[in-house]
Amino acid sequence: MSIGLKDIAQSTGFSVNTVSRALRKDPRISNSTTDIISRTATELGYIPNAIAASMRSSRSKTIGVVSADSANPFFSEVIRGIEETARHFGYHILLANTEESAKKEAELVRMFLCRQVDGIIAMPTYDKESEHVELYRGLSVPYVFTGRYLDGLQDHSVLHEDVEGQRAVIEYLLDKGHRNILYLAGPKKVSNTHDRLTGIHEAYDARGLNLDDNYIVHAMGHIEDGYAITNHALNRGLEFTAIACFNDMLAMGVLKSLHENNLSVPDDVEVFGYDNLYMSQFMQPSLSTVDVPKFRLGSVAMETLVAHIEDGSLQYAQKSVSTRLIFRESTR
Amino acid sequence: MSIGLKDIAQSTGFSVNTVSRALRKDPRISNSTTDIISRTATELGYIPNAIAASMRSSRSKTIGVVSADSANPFFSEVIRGIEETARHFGYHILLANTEESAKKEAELVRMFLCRQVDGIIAMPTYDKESEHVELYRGLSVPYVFTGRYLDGLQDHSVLHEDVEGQRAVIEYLLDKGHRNILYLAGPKKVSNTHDRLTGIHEAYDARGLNLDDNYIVHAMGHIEDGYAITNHALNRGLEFTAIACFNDMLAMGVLKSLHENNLSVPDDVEVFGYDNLYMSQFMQPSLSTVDVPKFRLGSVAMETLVAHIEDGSLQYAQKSVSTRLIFRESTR
DNA sequence: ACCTATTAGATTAACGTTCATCCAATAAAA
DNA sequence: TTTTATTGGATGAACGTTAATCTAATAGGT
Repeated sequence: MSIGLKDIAQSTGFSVNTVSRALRKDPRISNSTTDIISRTATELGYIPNAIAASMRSSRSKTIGVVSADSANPFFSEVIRGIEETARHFGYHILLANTEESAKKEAELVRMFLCRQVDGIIAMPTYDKESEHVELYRGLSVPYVFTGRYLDGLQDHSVLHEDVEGQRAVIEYLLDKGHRNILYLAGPKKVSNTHDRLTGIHEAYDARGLNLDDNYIVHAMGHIEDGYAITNHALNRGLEFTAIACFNDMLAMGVLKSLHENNLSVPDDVEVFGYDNLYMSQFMQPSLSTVDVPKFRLGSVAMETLVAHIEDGSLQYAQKSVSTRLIFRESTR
Repeated sequence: MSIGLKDIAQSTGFSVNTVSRALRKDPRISNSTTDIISRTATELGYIPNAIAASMRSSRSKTIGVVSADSANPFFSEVIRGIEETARHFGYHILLANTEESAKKEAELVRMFLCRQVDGIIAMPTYDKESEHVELYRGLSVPYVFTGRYLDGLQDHSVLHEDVEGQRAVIEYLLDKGHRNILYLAGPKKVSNTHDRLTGIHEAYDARGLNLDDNYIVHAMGHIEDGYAITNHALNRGLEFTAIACFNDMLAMGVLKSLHENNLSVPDDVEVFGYDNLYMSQFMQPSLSTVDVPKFRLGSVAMETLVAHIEDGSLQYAQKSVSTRLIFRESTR
């Protein structure tokens, strides 16, 4: 059937092992024979069998990536960061989405283990029922979380400064005199939701202001949530002069609803997103938001993972990338 | 180190082979022993080694997916279709993006071959230089293209009706009296660009109208292209009353530019996108477009691929999913 | 001339499965 | 009873690589 090291060995007269080493550029093989071997390899149309190599070396050069929500371009960017960095280190990625389901997440991790991945990068979901944290803690391969964390495993995370970022948004709005700020929070199962709420409370507390729970609404973080929640808030007569969102997708839905209800942005209502998706600058009006270095979130996670793969004794330590406010047309 | 079939065999007293068969639910093993074996397997915390299984069975249960542009949610949807269908058939996907680079595409395909994928799904790019078509034609594993085709390999494609879809858009605009329609075409390296241009010509020809080349502008298909091209067209004083775009991303950029130039959509200019991205209905104004069943494009491709993996003698035949026009606020 | 390193390559045994084949015992058919 | 299936399982090899160990030959130092 297909060409193997054996065939190259036969063709060149060297042993299989020498061929293997030559193709891997082992310095113990002389340049001249390496040349001969690699030339005949291409001549014969040799295709290395990575599976067999993985099996023997027990290193698959593959890492498993557990992404959260395929509908959000945020994750596409993070994954691009992971992928490009992985390629740079000679790794490939096995990718799957949980769509924010903790159950699916556990299944995926187990599947990755069967596939003998060398490490895992995840954007995890909280889960009180199934022992999620235990699953990770018991892992025999290195793992890194990116953009999110899991309680008790913070050391494994590459984060962005959620508390500070969201606090800055609310401080900005409060300082401009807004007293009725509607906040569209994220799903309760992800760490960012929690941290950003903390940031909000800090902002209110620092100013001695009271935060009315009616102004906090949880959502899954999709466009239609932002749209529906804003409509609903207007229908029940909630008064607000600003809306801050857990992410840009929600904010896009918000903009749509406000427009349909003849409210002007930013004149009647100021709107803030979070994430700074590429497309947010093209919204109508363009969206003020918090920039999160998505690509970098992915590449740092991958770099960290590789470091842990190569040195099993390396201590895990939380890393952080910084955020910054971006002011566009949706705020004054 | 880790638990293998051997350990389960020792623990239960059965042979390694029997254990292997039992765990694969081979009917030749009685229910009682299957029970015993699978119970002790979980007790021992057995994790199957998919790599070793792949090696021996020469079936990796993995398919390689070559996606085109990670920045376009269109592909995310297609991939979701692939992924869910793959899972249903017991396959997993190895994913990578070409970002429309033919060179990268060839590298990826070769990498997938090394990884012993059972098949490949690609969204391919044309390439006259490197022998792209030859690469695919010489493949030893089944391959299916989705959403696009390659000249000479049309049989391997799952397509949507590009010619008809784009023609319908232009016919609609022409029939409403528009005579200066700006068309933002896609990158020349993808088949859809070609087909949609064909559709446009058909529309003009059928009405005996002449198509001015100045009204056709090629772009890569990103938001900023739509924005920049529209700005440029306005700056050079090109007159138009409608803009049709190769995709919704371009149209989003177009809307932004028109708004900034104080042109009203749809009163001054009607705008049509293509793809019907989920977010397009939330644009301001919401975007008229051509619906393409993205998820289905992925799932049909995967189903087709599995059929070819399971039956190597199966003839390839082009498949097609249908499109339809969606009218929203960006047209009257 | 003797010992020690160094270089270039060969030999053999794994890695953890699955496949092809074979065997024994029991049940069904003649 | 004898033959023929059928059931339930065991045995040994193989998949294509890499790792560990070993050998022979040359070079360098004293």
